[in-house]
Amino acid sequence: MLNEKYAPHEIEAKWQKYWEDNHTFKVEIDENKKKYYVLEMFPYPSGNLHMGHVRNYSIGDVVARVRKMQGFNVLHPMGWDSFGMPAENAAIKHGIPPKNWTLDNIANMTKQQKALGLSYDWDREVTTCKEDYYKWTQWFFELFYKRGLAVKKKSAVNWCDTCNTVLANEQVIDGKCWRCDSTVVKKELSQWFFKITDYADELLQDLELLPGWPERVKTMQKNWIGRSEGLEFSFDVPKFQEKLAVYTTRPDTIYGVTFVVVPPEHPLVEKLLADNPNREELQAFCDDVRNTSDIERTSSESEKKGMYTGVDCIHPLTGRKVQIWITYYVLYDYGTGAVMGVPTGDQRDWMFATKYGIEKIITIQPKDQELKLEDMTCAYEEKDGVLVNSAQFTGMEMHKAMSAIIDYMEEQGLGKRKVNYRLRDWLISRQRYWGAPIPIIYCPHCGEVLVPEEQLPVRLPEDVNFNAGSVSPLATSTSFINCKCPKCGADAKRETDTMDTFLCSSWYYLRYTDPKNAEKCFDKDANMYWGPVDQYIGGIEHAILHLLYSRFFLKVLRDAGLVDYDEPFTNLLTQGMVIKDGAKMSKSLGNVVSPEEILSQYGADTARLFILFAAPPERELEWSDQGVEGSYRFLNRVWRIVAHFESLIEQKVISYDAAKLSEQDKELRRALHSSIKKVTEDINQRFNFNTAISSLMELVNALYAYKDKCAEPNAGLVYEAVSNLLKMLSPFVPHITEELWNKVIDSTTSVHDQEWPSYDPEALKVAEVEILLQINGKGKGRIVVPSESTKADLEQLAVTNEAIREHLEGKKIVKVIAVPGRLVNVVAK
RNA sequence: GCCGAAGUGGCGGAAUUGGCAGACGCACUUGACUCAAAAUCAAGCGCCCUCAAAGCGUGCCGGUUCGAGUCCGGCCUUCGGCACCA
Repeated sequence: MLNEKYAPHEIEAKWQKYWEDNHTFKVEIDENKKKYYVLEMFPYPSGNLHMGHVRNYSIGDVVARVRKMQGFNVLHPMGWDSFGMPAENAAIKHGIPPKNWTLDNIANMTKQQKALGLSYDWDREVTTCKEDYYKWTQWFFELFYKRGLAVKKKSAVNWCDTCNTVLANEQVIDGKCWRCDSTVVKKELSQWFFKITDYADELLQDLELLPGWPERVKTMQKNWIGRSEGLEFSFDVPKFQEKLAVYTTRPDTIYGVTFVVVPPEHPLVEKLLADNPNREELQAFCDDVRNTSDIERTSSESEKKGMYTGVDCIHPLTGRKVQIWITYYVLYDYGTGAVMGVPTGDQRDWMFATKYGIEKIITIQPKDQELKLEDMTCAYEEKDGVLVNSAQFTGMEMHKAMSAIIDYMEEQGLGKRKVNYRLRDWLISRQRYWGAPIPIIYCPHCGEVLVPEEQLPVRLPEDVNFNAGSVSPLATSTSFINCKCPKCGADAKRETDTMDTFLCSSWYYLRYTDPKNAEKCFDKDANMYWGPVDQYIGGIEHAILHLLYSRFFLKVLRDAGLVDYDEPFTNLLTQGMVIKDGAKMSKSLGNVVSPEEILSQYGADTARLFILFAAPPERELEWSDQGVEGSYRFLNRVWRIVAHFESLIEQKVISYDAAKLSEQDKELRRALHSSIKKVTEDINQRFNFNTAISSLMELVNALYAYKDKCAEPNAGLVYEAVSNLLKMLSPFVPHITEELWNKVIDSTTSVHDQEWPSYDPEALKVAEVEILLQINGKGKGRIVVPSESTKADLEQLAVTNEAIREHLEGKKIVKVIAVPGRLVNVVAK
């Protein structure tokens, strides 16, 4: 017997315990079943879940539960991205060891996740800060190292003074640190890099293998990789018997080059300054540039300042003298670090040349118009044009000239075709404690040596000083740094940097397929069964960071023979943010709604239902307390209608004669089956849970209408309607449906083990339909016709209809258009 | 500047293939029940209009079509990403 009142807390606690005790969501490989791998981005254990997490997991849980009901063997795991700065900051501030802080947070957040009733296989939980995980992160570092993809090199890197560590390019947002928002500066340091640029082309190409990814994520990755094709060639610098190489995507403007610019960091600058009569002035300028912040240097707004060196180079095609200038608007780590200047072809060059009075030569002009320098106020940057003043290429269309000039330069041995990328190598070392130590040993005799595999993991020591300043805290542990060289046995020192946490998270989805393996990172067969991830769900903020790194990682693992597919995540859903009062929830705005609050007030089912109903998953979700109330109201309505029919259902009449149904029966049956159709399609085809839920609300409304109108309800039909309603609702609100199923439908089975319902197309049919009558596209009346009426029937009915005839008086019928089941439009003049 | 997404009632949002714009829910109004309130149930709810009829209505202007929220052309606005990448 059902309780009279819906009591969410009682039933939620009961079923959560039951699921946990019975390992309800444990999965194993089953070759007889098709697999489905659904994954939500694993969280950083900050201490508490926020609404964004709740949304993320609710979406994933619906997908997992529906796929399971549809017969798939579903892998749905959860874990912890648990290395990183906040744990270390807690240690500095409160003296709590990072490990304790992290594990406490994990315990608390696990409790919160469990309170949401999520269908995770908790036996597969992975935690990146645990030895059995980071051992393999280190093992992957060694794999990359052996493949020449992990290298230590000296270069200008991004440095965050607040975090006291270097950052990857992807972690610098608008010149600021992605984590703490402080301004990032450049520092010349020797650091570990992963050579992601080796895979630039494939990372770009393979985006085409991902039709299941949002367009905007793919575009962001495309922009980030930034491929461009062009020409690399050199100018002779006779004074030093040197060559100065430049890269251009506009070889068609090559005859218009009148100057070349180099940044102060360019290797040639030292020679340019050596015995220069203007040496002091030039040196002062270079120093000034070096003191300018990176943001200012790369701001497109700032003035294009420069200084002529007095040294010239020789144009390889014309033999003319070309001035060499020092400026800071050139990026020294892109292309060759020097750029040719064509004032008439590039607006920046135009402004620079105008400012300093450098010669301008027109080499491209419109097809049907001659350009004159004295009339020009800016560079000619149109997409079409014809070459002039360009020797044998004069008169050629500019796009043809691009390849013709490259071909010519290649033939003459003067230059070569070149592809460049904006993508830079991934800087993976960090001067922090709470990360996986880089498994490298520095030996005075052997140099850089990998820690032998059998000695992994290189464990994080606990005797460290967290306030060591600009060196990694690991450097303060003598027990850690001092070791023997694995090759020669001499006294040696360990690398004291740790790895970027994005490296730990670049392979976690692979570990879930075989999480306890002590011998290998994962078993290839297990991975072949489960991988790749069929549906990945997470925030858009990882569009380039995590999602690019993971793709790169997988490609390297594939090349090493560890996996046999090309892309880690077949389908990607980027959920929208949860906002309140039009803004992102934040402590400073005071508009945070904590999941715990909602759970304790209404329970998990209400929270899940609201969050899935309020907006489609990709869009922003405006939090509404009243909306939550509405979802709670709906669950109460479900409870009461099932309670109302309880005694009828208990008769266990589970079938009925479809031919002997009353009008009300048929209406309910139609509502049920069209609801099955709609919910199934909304979930399968587009993850529109909001409309799926609204359709289920309509079904509940139909049950209420049936209750009121029907004096003698059909027991079999009611059984069918209620049991299917519970099945369809179960992925969204797993607790209430399990309780109702257990108490009313069948106490020996679980609603979550049921097969997803299918609809009977016959049940959708109606005998009569209402047809709209239009004249010239405007509605003039309605008629009720048999639903199988043909076009001809409808046309006939329309022109003989009285209301229509009235409106048509004095007019002539030009055309009649009939759309069966919908409308008839009479076109008249 | 380049790239991407989006503009629909008081609000969140629906309309999937060009076919009755506003499903479902929230808020609101009225009524029933109640001594009263809450809960629940019933009805209403785009704008204009006292009511009705008519008219208007999916960011703006234009086009295609019997018919446009949906397709095409041109704009505007908002949000997001990239941005001196030669």
